[in-house]
Order: sequence, then C-alpha cells, then structure tokens
Amino acid sequence: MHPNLQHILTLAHLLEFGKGGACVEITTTELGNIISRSQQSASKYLVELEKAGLLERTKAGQKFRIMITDRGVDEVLNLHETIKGSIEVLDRSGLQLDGKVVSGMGEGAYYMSLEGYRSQFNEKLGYEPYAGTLNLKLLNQSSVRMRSMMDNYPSVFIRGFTDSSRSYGWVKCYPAILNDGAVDKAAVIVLERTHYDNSMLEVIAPIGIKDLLGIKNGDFVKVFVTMTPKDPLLKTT
Amino acid sequence: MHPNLQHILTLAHLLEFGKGGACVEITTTELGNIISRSQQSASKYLVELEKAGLLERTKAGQKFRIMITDRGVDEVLNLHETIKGSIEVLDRSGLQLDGKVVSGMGEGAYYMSLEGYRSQFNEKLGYEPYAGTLNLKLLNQSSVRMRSMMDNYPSVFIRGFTDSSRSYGWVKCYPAILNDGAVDKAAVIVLERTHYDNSMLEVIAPIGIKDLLGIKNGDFVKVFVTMTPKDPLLKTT
DNA sequence: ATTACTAGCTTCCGAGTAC
DNA sequence: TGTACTCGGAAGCTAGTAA
Repeated sequence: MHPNLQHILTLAHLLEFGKGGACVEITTTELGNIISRSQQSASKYLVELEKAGLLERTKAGQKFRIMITDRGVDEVLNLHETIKGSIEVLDRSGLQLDGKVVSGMGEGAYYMSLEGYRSQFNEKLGYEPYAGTLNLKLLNQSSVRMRSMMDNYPSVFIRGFTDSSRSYGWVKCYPAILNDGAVDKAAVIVLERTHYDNSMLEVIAPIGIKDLLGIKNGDFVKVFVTMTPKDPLLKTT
Repeated sequence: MHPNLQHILTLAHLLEFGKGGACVEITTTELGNIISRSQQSASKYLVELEKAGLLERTKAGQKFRIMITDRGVDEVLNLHETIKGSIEVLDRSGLQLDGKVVSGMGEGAYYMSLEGYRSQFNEKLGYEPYAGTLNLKLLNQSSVRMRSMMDNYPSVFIRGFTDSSRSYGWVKCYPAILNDGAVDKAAVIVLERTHYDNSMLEVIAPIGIKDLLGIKNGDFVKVFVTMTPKDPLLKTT
C-alpha cells in the first residue's frame, strides 16, 4: 500500500485540524467533509495511512484518537518542500507588478511627511520621499498574486511612533524600480493601517514620479521589486 | 474534466523545470520521468491541463512549447497555501528539537570569544556567551526537520568581520530555552562557515550550560526555539 | 525523433449496509 | 451515534502502436 498525494494531503488536513497538537480527534464524516470525499473514503484513507505507518490510532469511545507519526509529518513537509521549490523559482526572477495610475495620493503623502517617519526614511532608505505617493491599481491577477507574495519578502521596516495626539503604525518598504529603471530609487510601501485592498499599490520615491515619467492618471506603470527573499543578511532584529 | 492533485503537482514541476520563465520546452517523456509516470500519462496530463485552461501549448517543431497560464500558477500557489497553512500550525506551537550532548566544543567556543562577535552579542542578545558551546546531536528525524525549518525563522543576525589575518563569517542566533526553561536565555547558533551537518546543533548561553543543568556527554537536552516567523517586526534591514 | 489514441488492467470512489 | 466492509461504476495508468 503506497500512499499517494491524496493521502498526504489528508495528513496535512489532519495536522491543521489538530492545530499541530500531539493527537487529533475527528470522525470519518468530518474528515470526509474536509477533504471533499465521502465518509467511506475518509475511513479508507485512515486505514491505509495507518498501514503505511504515517499515523497511529487508538480507540477513544466510539471515535478514534489519531496521532500522526514523525514519518507522517515528514511526508507532509516533503510535499511542501517540493511545491515550495517550484514556487521559489518565481521568486528568483523577481516580483513584477503592472499597475495603472489612479488618484488618491492625499493620505499617504501626508503621513510620509511626518517627522517620526522622515528621519527613518533618511536613515534606512537613504532619502526622503517626495511629498506625494504614486497610487497604482494592479492590472492583472498575476500582479495581485505577486502583491500577496510580497508579504513574505524582506522589507525595510519603518517603526510606528506616537505623538501627543495619536499613534502611527509601521510601514514596510519594498525597494523597487519603475518602468525598467526610468525610476531606480523607488519603494512600494505597505502601511500597517491601510484601507486599501491587495489590488492597490502605493509607491514612494525621492522625486515626483509622475513628473519624472511624464505620466498621468490612467497610464501604465511597471514595478519591479528588487529585494529577493534569498539573502539571509536581511533578516535581523 | 476537473484537474486533480496530480495535475497541479505536474504543473508545479513544469514551473520548476522552466525555471519560472514564461514558457517551458519539455517532451512528454522527460515530463513522465519527472512526475514518475509513463510518457503516455504525461501526455494525457498535458492535454487535460490544457483543456482545463491551466496551460497553453504551441507546436515548436516536433515538441510543444508550454506556457502556464495565470490560472495555472494560481492553482499551484493555492495548493502551496493549503499545505503551508497546515504546517504553520507546527510553527505556532514552536520548534522543539531533541538532542544528545556530544563533545566538540573547541571550535565554536573560540570563535564566540572574538571581540568582533562579542560586542554584537552584547548589543543584540544582551549577553556574552559563556566560553564554551553546547553541541547536540539531534535524536530523531522530526528534530532534523525542525532544524531545517529554522532556516526560515527570524534570527538575530551577527555580522561577520575581518581582522588583520582573516575574515570571519556571519552567525545567526535563534533564541531558545532548554529543558522546559531550566535555561531560559540560550540561543541556537548557525555559522556561515560550519562543517556540521543538519543533524547537529550548537547552543550558546550566558552561563555554562553543562554545569547549570548538571549534564554530561550522552545526556538528553530539549531545545525550544522561541521566536516564531509570525512577527513582521523581526524583518528589517 | 515526437505526441497521443486504444485496450485492458488496476485503483479509486461512494452507496448500501453490517457491526 | 460511530467505523469499515462489499461491490459496481468511474477514473487512472501503462503497453502497444498509429501518425
């Protein structure tokens, strides 16, 4: 009995269901729902996984108490590594996002000019952002996907601060170039307290981007995030 | 025709094979080898994936040129997220490693005492390591797994330096507690230039760990890495 | 050399049902 | 309530082979 992909994915769901604890209590009906199979199939999976030594079961009343073995966890981690490997290849080519210029520069621009942020920008990015951010609406789902992946990328971290009246959240900066280098010292910023969704991008630079590129609302901009998650030097406290 | 897990995994392998580029050139025989199926099955997979809109093919001589669509990449990323979700649950409960004390404290101890490192330890960890590291041999494959996962964890980064005679590599420190808190200010260290394999662990602490715990070679030690990858504050430059 | 169809065997899936 | 067996139909896999 050789476990196949579905078996390993079932194992992964069991791990998740058990919140990583030592053992899981779940009925075959529940499991069937989770993996989108019948109760009967779920039952069969459990029997087969047990035979393969990837989990152990002990009767607990009518139910079973399931313990995933080390080998079981290994199988899940292996599968994860395989898929991760294929995705990291996307990382290495860098994140590229296509967007359309939209208005809405009021808010970001104001925040970026606050002294509590400006000194940190100077120190960590080497420049002060121009008083006005570039707001982009991402154009395709590939870009939105890249945007999501950015969360796991290394960033230049700008701490939040508190003044007499209120507190301000952190800002993560992802150094980037625009339009193949036409602007080479820009950064995508992600605010702790933002109201935008993942299909929007906010970009800063030391100069006025719109003027420099000669663009206006509705024009296309190509953003290329330059830091990759491969460099261990970027992770420190 | 609904693609199943094997289809998505095939897609992942195609991504990897194509090194993330826009298109892949691969024969069905090659693909069959990669996914451990026959040439015929590989061919069928490609036909089905195309029908499902997850890739497109154009004839290039006898071969095909394969382009994975956005939806195709999405499917791979989705699968990745699912599995990631199930193992992040392991993360949240923290990394726990079981090891056995072995000798071999010479090298690490010497390096850790160098001024170029010591000042950074003081600044970033808040203590100077005791002159002697604890070397552990990991006891089970689960621990070795955890050891590998550590690479993706946030760490306290100690820069390398150069003195008159040679240069010294960086050190990554992963704060940890030993034996359920018997030692609560320790750190697993990973050296840029190490000769150990992944089944070994090197631990520092402000005091002599062996004396404090009253342990000797061959005794068991439980290591619990306390930082989790969830905290965005840890990623800065 | 390729891709991909067909035939036949194997495995998977779920309804029914025993316990 | 539970788990898990049988069994018929569906889907998957490969060898042979056409193109």
